[in-house]
Amino acid sequence: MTVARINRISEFEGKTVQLNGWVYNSRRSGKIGFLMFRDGFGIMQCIVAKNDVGEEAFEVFKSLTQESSLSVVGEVVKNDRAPGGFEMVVSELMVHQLSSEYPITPKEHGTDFLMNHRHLWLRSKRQHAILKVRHEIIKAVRDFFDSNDFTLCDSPIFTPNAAEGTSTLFGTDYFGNTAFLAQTGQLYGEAAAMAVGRHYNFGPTFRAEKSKTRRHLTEFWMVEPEIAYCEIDENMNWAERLILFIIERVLENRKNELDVLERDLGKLEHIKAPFPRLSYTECVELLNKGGINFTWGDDFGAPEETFIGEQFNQPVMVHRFPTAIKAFYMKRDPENEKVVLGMDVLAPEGFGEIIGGSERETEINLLEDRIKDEELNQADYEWFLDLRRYGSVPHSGFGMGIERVVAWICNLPHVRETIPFPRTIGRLNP
RNA sequence: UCCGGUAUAGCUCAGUUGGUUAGAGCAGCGGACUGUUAAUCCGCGUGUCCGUGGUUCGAGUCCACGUACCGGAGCCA
Repeated sequence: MTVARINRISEFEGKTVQLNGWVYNSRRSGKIGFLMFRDGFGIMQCIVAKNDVGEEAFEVFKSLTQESSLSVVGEVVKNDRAPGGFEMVVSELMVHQLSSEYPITPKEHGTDFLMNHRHLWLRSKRQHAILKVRHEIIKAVRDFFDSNDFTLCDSPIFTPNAAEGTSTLFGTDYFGNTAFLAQTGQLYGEAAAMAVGRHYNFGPTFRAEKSKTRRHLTEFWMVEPEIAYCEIDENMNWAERLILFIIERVLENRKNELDVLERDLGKLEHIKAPFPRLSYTECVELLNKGGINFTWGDDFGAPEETFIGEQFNQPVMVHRFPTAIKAFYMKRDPENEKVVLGMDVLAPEGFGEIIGGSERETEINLLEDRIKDEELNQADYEWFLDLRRYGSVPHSGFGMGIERVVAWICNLPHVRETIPFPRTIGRLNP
């Protein structure tokens, strides 16, 4: 018997096939049953009529509970009354396991309850759609870099040093020493870029920030390209092209999932280059003109990011931030030493920062000074300083948080639904 | 960490100025129905009212502390 998958069910119209899966929901109207059947690839309505399957099999159907596992055999037919346009007229049912008292009903539940049952919640239509979009975004990211001659070089998760200050690091015992979980792969990325020219790194990162917001996780996935012989404007070009490529791919392949999520596609279709590029100083002027009191030198908070984003309805690239609020490795602007050549990308619709990056400092003396200023241990960074001793070149890169991009593309209010098993300050389970 | 809010049935919630026996919908179980779309209709049940202490003749209701969760801030991707 041919085993079909629901996402390709139209190829099997008129044929008798088997489906392997689970009960999503079932309804009955006398001697005809409607089985919403989930196979992991999609959901399809299966018709179980007593006259077709016989008394015994109909009793089996009646005993099915939500999320029981089973296989069904039947003919695939077109029918406009069925959600999705196709349904199966069942001739045979094979139960693998009857589940009992599945906790997640088709009715409403609270966030905490659902998060406690995250391992089961993933089966629901909405969460399934998010998983598919997340996958599409990750695949787009990799395809984008792979097709532009970038080389993936994985950076370590255990690290001896801090890239961006020590207060937000998770420490673990490493044979009597402390190892920190990587909060970025960037310093290793710079080493890789000097080896392969164009590099990207993609992996989990860890931040022990005690942040309790809709935009923070303690464990999140980040893609970090690093490019040799690349200055800040070209860096922004790469970020712009990457975002456009992701949106194009998702609109091409995941419209159904975005429909399930009730995403307004117009807002995504409307995104096009060039994205507005504003210096930090120009943003401060924009904020003050807009009636938001903001002092030059402070870092943008969520309200400021939202305001700037709302002025354009496009991703906005902000560049040249005050030196004091940015990491030690960012290059000072040769035209104004109060600012560094950093750049952030703010997503529209109030989703805030999705990318942070910069042109990197190339002068070893300036780096050593900044390491001292930040009270970092220079010995930990000697290998990194070697990159400036042996063939230092202008180079740039950025980091893009996958979960924030997924939240924006799917229009989700909170990043906790963008990753299969979120880790936040208050949650380590399941 | 700070500010605000919530905690009552398996789930989502209501519960009046403090008053005697704490409710509804859904889920579950049984029944009716051959085109349902979170189906509908009939019948059946469930409680450490988050914990501890206090005020009171009397506390689910008021007060204090604790805990958990939700929303926001700071910080960041």
